[in-house]
Amino acid sequence: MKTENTDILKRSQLSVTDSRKKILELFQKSNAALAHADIEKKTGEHFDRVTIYRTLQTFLEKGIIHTIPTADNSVLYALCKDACAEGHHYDNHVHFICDECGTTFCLENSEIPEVKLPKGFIEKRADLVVSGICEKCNR
Amino acid sequence: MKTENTDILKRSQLSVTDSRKKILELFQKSNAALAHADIEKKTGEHFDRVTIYRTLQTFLEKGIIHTIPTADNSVLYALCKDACAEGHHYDNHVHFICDECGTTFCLENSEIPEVKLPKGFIEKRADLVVSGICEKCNR
DNA sequence: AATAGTATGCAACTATGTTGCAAATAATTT
DNA sequence: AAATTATTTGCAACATAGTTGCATACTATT
Repeated sequence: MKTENTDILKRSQLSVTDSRKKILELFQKSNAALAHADIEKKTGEHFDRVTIYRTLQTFLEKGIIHTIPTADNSVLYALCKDACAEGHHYDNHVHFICDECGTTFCLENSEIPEVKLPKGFIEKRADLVVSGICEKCNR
Repeated sequence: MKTENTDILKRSQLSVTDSRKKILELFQKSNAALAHADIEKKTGEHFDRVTIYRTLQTFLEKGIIHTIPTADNSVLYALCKDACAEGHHYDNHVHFICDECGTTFCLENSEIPEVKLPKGFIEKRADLVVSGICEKCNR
C-alpha cells in the first residue's frame, strides 16, 4: 500500500511527503469523489488548509486526480485512471451524483456519447454528470 | 420589452421590482450565460451584491433561470425556456463553453443522449457540458 | 390613501481560495 | 553519512464568494 502510492508520486516526479501520501491514500480508499472539506476532515485536521489546496492543485497538474463539475458548483476531485497523464487530465467517463447521500461516483465503464455541435464549434472536452438516486439509497 | 419581462415576473407570482426587471432584461439581451460578477458589472453596480444573489436565487426557484455546471466550477446562469417550470428548473440541452473567449452557450437544439447506468441507479437529471472553441473564435 | 406584505441595502459574518515568506523537510551531491 | 540544494509546509495576511438579521423602502392590496 505505502509503496504503491509512493510509486505514483515518484512516477509523477513529485517529492514524497506525508501530506501527499496521506491524501493520495484517501482517494485510493474512497470509491467516491472527495471535496476539499472531506479531505480536511478525514486527515483529522492534521494538515494546513493551504497544503491541501496546493496538494490538490499539484495532483491535478500531474494528472493524478481530476475535477468533477457539479450542478451546485461545488468542487469535487477523484482519482484518474492510468489513461490520464500530465496535460491530459480528463477522463471520458460519466459521473453520477446521488441526491440522497451526496456521494459522487465515477462510472468507469461508461462513455460520454458524441454530440453534434453547431457549425464552427470544435469540441475539446465533454463532461456528463447524471444525478439521481444511487444503488445504496435505492432500497 | 418592459411589458414582456414584467409578465414573466407576474406569471411567477413575483413582485415587479427594478432589480428583477433589470436582471431579467440582462438575461434576455444576452445570448450567453452570465455569472454573478457579470451581472454586477452590467447593471452598473447599481444594485447591492446581496440583492443580486437573492434575485438569482428567486429566479432559480421559480424556474426562470438555471445554473450551468462548469469544469472550473464557477457558477453560471442562463434563461430557461418555456418548458421549465417551478420545481423542474432544468433544461435538457447541452451547454458549450468556449476556452478562448469564455462564453457559455445553451445549445438549444441539442439533446442530452441517454446513458446506461449501473443496476439500481435512477436518473433524475443530466448535465452535459462541452468545451472547446466556439464559432466566433474559430476564424 | 392607508395598510399589509415583500424586497432592498447595509453591516457583519462565514466560507472558500490565494500569495509571500520563513522554517522544515526531502532529494541530491560529495 | 553529512552537507548542500531544492522543494514543501505552515503561518499570517489577504482576496473573493456567498449568507443572515434587521431596519428602511418599495410593491401590491384594500
